[in-house]
Amino acid sequence: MEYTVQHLARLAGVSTRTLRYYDEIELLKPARINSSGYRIYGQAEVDKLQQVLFYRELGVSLDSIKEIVTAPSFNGANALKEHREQLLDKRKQLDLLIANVEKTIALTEGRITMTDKEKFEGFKQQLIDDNENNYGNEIREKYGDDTVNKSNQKLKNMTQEEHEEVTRLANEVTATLAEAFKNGDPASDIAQKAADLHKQWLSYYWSEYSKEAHAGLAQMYVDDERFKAHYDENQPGTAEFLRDAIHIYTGSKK
Amino acid sequence: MEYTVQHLARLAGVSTRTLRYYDEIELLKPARINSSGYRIYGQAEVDKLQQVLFYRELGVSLDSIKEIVTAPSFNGANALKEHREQLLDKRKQLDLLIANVEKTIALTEGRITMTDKEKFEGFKQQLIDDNENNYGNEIREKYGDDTVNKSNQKLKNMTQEEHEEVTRLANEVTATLAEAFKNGDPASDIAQKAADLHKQWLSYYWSEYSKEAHAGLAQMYVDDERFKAHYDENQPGTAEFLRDAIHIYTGSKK
DNA sequence: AGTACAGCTTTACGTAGCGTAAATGTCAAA
DNA sequence: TTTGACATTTACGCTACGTAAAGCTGTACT
Repeated sequence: MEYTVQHLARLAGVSTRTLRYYDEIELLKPARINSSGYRIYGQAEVDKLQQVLFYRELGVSLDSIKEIVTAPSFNGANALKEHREQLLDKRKQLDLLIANVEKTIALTEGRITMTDKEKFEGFKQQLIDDNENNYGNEIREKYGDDTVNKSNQKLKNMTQEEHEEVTRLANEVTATLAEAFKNGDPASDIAQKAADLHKQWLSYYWSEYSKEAHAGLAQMYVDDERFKAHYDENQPGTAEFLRDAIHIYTGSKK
Repeated sequence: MEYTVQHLARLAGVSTRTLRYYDEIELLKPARINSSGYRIYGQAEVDKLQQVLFYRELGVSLDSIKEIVTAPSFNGANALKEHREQLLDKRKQLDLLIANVEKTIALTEGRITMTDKEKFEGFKQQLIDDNENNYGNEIREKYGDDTVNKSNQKLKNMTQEEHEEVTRLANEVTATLAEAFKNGDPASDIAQKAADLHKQWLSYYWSEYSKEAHAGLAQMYVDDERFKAHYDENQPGTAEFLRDAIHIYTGSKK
């Protein structure tokens, strides 16, 4: 079956503009362009569009959808879990807003006269609170919010077995790393095995693994005192060692 | 006290860009511009900015804020109540989204293999449902969504006394209108009194009264069968009569 | 006086996801 | 052949600003 924009649009219940837009942003390209310049979609495109719309219905951004439906290595379930966290955050904020609005309505209805100054005072306090809630941002700004963000909020969503496996992996990383540190060569087999274990461990937290992000995280272990302290706990220098091993593992220039 | 952009921005905790933007959209203009073209704000502007930011914190759009803080006739409490309804709607949708996302996560985790087709089926159903939920839109499209929208959802938020008053007014409108209809002149004093009562009644539902909207609503009473049936219940022709009276009252060309 | 630097100005592009023209080419039916 | 339905690309509009860029003003220091 082949479809023109209009046909596909009607079939899927979207506008033709939407299909052209998806073409433009390379989310969904037509199978071919005919001699008149018309977009022609085939069965594969229909199926892909179904997927796209499915995720769109869940409120996922088109950018994320692109990753989900195009990158085969992408962990869709993890992406959805992240998305859920975002939605829950949104709802929390909404609830706060609603509470504030209702408070205000109650105030005006109760004829409690509140001067603008007073309003502003409360509002300023709120602003300050907001700022303080954002306090954790410095690190995020430094290493890209995703790096920190994604990992932090993931733990809660693991199943029992996943949690056990991830704990086991973490211990194995530590043990292997300590062993590798003894010979002092980050390029050694055992050090590389530690890097590989570290990658496996990471994969439980990240929805998409990339060498760049892995290498960046390794550098962060050295730069951030708290992480550094954790890895250096038994042997000072371990954080740097791990970084070097990971950088070799990921093929980063040293 | 006089402030430059920077000073006011720091005082209120916003960016200078924000202040320039508010100037641009005529939400908050500086008190004056000095000889060098600098924006100079005075005490009145500080106070107004406080109000603006207050409503902004509640998630009100700048457009609505403009109406609230500039139009003295504007009913701020009603506006807030509308806003609350919107927020509650948003939360409902969010909850639906979250439920769907969780369902999907559960499915993928439970290893229940769901073909894309099947996913799409459910999704299509959802689309249809959504469309059906939007069924009431024809009238809204015809008369501007606000006209219908705002009035429908307002009842729930009235206090006991407000409800009584609004019921009394509605009855008075009906009685006065019936009386006026007897002499058949929509320009007569009594017909104009009916129009005025109708306006008072309306004011309980609308956050901002305008002659145009009032006249439009009157026309709608004639065009929409349900409304027409309601007004014509005892005397056919009453809907048209009311429309004419209101059009004269609001000064619309006949 | 010269200069550095902070602070002000306007202009304008970018953001997400399309809606909505406008101007113009293509195809099948009457 | 004309009409009307459908296709194309280009481009502005929407929200609430962030973020340069390019240039003028005001104050302090040498």
